[in-house]
Amino acid sequence: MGFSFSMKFDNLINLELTQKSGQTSQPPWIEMHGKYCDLIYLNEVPILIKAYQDDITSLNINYELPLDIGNLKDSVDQKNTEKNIKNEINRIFDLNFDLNRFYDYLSEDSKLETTVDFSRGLRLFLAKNPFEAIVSSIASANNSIVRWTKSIANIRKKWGNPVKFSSGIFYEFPYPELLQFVHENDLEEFDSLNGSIDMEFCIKNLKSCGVGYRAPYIKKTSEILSNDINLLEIFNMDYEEAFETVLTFPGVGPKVADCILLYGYGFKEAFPTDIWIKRIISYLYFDNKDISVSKIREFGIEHFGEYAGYVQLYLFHYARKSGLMNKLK
DNA sequence: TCTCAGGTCTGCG
DNA sequence: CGCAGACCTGAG
Repeated sequence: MGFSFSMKFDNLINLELTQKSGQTSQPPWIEMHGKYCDLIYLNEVPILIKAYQDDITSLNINYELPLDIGNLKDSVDQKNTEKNIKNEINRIFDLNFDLNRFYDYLSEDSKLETTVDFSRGLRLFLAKNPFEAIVSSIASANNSIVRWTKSIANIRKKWGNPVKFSSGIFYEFPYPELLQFVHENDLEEFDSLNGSIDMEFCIKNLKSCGVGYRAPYIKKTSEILSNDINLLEIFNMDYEEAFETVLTFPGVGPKVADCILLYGYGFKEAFPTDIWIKRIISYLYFDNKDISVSKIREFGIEHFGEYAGYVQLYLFHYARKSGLMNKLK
């Protein structure tokens, strides 16, 4: 059973650009017939969303409820479903952020004003689920975009709860309480099965998802999030405290921490500084001098303030599309 | 065959 | 603190 509605607003969004800019919080949503499809949650009930647009000042949303919703039906407030979906879409695509005001800000800096031409309508793409952002970000370190994207899809398929919709089955991302107990590699899986199957069939382990040596990081971080720190606590912290908190997770260094905070939790003052941002900022602001990543991060946070996260997003995309990246290699 | 990828961890000065 | 080296793995 499908429903649909349209969201019209004063501001703008380029959905395709926002989906495909390679932001490190989650893979793009699944593309089906020109629509971007994924699960969002209303009162912990997964809802299938299909988003597309006809023009840059509106979003069209189709949504489906799970087929075997059964006793969950009571927790879906039919009357308010549409309103609640709008709120969640608003949050995920940061639709309350005034892009035009941001463009005014960019145009005041001659080094930044050209970024707009390559990125008009690009918005922050927040995780529907901060845990997925954490695991994604850990998996992204020293990895290629295609590979970590596949890893996340594999994790969903192997341990995520399958939910049936009339459009097909979609997998949730597993919770830390489950992921903390999965096997790290085929050997560990093999041992636990007491030789009941051959080693070559041991494919339900983290490493088989393609996360490589990050498998123990993901598992230990899941343990911490099951036992010591509640995922939601981080929403209530200030940026500094949140940064220090996620830094304690194995596999999380300063770059991954800022990605988690920006894309997973919406801390816009975060300035994820990877090798590219380091090169871009050095080139634009420091005459191409070799400055450490941590200094670049401090510069970004100080210099761009509340816009740091968006500036990082726009700079990265600009460098990719303008040819600056190739030049800086 | 060989390098490299949106860093982090470890060990050392 | 600041700085090398190692590191899964598959695409090009």
